[in-house]
Amino acid sequence: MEERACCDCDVIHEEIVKAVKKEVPPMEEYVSMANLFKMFGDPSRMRLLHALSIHEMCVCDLAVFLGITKSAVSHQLKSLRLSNLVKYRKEGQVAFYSLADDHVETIIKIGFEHIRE
Amino acid sequence: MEERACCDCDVIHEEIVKAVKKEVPPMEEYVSMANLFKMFGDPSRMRLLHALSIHEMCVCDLAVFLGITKSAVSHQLKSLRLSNLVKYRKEGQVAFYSLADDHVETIIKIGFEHIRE
DNA sequence: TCAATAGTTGAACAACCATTCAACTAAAAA
DNA sequence: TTTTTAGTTGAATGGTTGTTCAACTATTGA
Repeated sequence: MEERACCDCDVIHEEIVKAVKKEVPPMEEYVSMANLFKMFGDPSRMRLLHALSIHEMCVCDLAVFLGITKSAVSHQLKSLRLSNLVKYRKEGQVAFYSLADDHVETIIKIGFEHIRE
Repeated sequence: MEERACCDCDVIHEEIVKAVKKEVPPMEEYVSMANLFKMFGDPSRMRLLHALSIHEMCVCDLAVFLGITKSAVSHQLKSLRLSNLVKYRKEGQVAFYSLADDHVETIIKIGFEHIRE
């Protein structure tokens, strides 16, 4: 007898599904990974991260550079901080943001490789 | 006089902005890169790609494995095909999908590294 | 030829997200 | 102290997107 699953499908190659299921980490890890790569899934944020890989920048500079409001930049930077991708040092009123994770430059590099091949 | 830009900001460090602008590729490249990483920005798609990195799979198997409908899987696979991340071979009615780009495994590996540190 | 099944497609919908606006805090300059 | 400015925050909004459903194609087997 075929085993019915949660959806409208028969399991055609049950052995393969079982084998893969055995090798695969729990769902939460994929949620975390997806949240990481979501940060690279927006052109504006991608440019922001690439800019920071060239030079540290304050919120105003980034706003001018990206052509969006300071508020929008600040919201994006907050997300990036929560994902541990950027950090900042404060000098008076000015917050200088920079990259906080070596993976960021690697990911950007892979991105350029992929689209240019 | 401070130079006014498109938004509510003064350019605080004009030299830096100019220097970074000079080093940076045109917007379209960031759009392409963002579209690439969008594919990794969803837990379900992330699992799908990771599964395919372990073994080729057909649409039905993937649907059972992921716990979503065949239709949903097919939609996802179409996006992934358009991004040149997966390919398939057909055997009768069955379409066996597999990874089409070496970068995929690298990106997944970086993802695991980031969340496990 | 006819029924069953793997896969695709488009419409519909709910959830998510990037941005703006307005109001706020805090530090520097006047 | 008062004003200006860098930055943050929360609500509102328009656009995007992941999923399902229903209808379809195409291949296999009876």
